[in-house]
Amino acid sequence: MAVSAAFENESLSEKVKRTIVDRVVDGTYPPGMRLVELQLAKEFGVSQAPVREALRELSSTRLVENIPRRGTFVRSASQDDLAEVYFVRLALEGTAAAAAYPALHADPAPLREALAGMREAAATNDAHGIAKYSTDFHRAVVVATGNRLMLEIWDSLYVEARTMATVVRGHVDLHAAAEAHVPILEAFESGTPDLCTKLVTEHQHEYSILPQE
Amino acid sequence: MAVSAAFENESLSEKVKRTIVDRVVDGTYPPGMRLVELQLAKEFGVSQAPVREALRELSSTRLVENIPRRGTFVRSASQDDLAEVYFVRLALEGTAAAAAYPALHADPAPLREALAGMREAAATNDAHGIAKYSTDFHRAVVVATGNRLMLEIWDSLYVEARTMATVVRGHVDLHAAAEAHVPILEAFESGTPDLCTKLVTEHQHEYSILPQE
DNA sequence: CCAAAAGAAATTATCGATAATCGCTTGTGA
DNA sequence: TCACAAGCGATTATCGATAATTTCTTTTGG
Repeated sequence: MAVSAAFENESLSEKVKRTIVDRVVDGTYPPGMRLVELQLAKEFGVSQAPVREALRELSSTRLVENIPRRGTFVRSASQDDLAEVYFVRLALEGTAAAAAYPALHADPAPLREALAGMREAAATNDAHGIAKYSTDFHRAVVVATGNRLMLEIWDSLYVEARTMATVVRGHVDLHAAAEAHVPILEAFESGTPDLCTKLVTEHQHEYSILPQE
Repeated sequence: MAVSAAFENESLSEKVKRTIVDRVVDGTYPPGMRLVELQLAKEFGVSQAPVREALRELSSTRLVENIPRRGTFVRSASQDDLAEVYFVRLALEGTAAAAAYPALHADPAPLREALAGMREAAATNDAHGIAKYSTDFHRAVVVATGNRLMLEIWDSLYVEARTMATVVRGHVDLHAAAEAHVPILEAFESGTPDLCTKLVTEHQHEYSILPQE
């Protein structure tokens, strides 16, 4: 068998999609690699159609790049690309923070839980865990705005995958990464909307230069 | 013949896509309408594949909604949806404005040209023209950041189509709409980055409540 | 007369095959 | 030797047909 089998009643193209995402994230399909539709189809034991559909969808989320009549390639997350992602995150999360203030001020549980997760992960030196919970933390801010469109766009940035790559490869101090979120949580608990925007923006900025070290 | 014939060497699915966009925007396919793949294929004189591909792509840009195994429907641009779009524009353009300042301060030509276009359109009572050039104006700010990712996301918001719908249907004063952009242009010419952000944000906010009248 | 079930019609998802196009290799003439 | 064109293999784009599912209609039993 080829594609992962979980989620029985999802469509073939969705299974294929998940499989491709996994392989791009774990490096099986390295950046720049050409993904040939019929080749993947054969590999997964399906026809061209679902593979093509999966690739097109991943193209719209920018995990791969599709060039008409030429092919599909795994996006190489170049330094420039990463910088662009961070800048968009800065725009989205910064604006989201102020809008999310009322909801998160009333109930900061999502942030607290994510922070707890990060601390536990840091304690066990679990880089993947840090990536996951850090993503949860930032995502929670966007979720709290109630803006589904913004959340969709934010999700399409593949923050978790990128964070994972950064944390796993990089020499990031896990404890420091976790604690860096504390001021943001405190701002939501006892600060102002503007302060939240400011801290989120600064936090983002810090990380945006981290990978260049 | 069915699909528009311009752009000779674009793919069938792209032609189909443009045709569907046009018909959604001009109301031929009203909100909520179900778009049946084989039906459209017959109408356009193509097979199911390019239609399906076009619909999937439009789904990723939220112009239509795809429900697995159930079909594709024209999104009803509800008040909530529009508000979400405006909020995201606010986030993107507001942040973009400050980053675009150096480039547009050095050369504000794109903004000036768009403004000139708007004025001419207003003079001839051309609502479509206003929509187009207003879009150009705001897009120029995002372009000037040099961030391709942000531009892609901005484009996916279908600002022009929405502006068109608002202006054409609504009772918008075209002259006022054009002149509303002057302070922004002036801020880029002789103001500060922060002022640009402020004005763009306010401008956005004004428009965000316009459609509710 | 109504609710659930069976059957029919419509539509999406997938397949296998073919047409159109691209990039590379090979051959040609200056 | 090199620019360029023809030919070739690989791959994407599109087609027409079929399988799988959903939705609509009709039937059945209470």
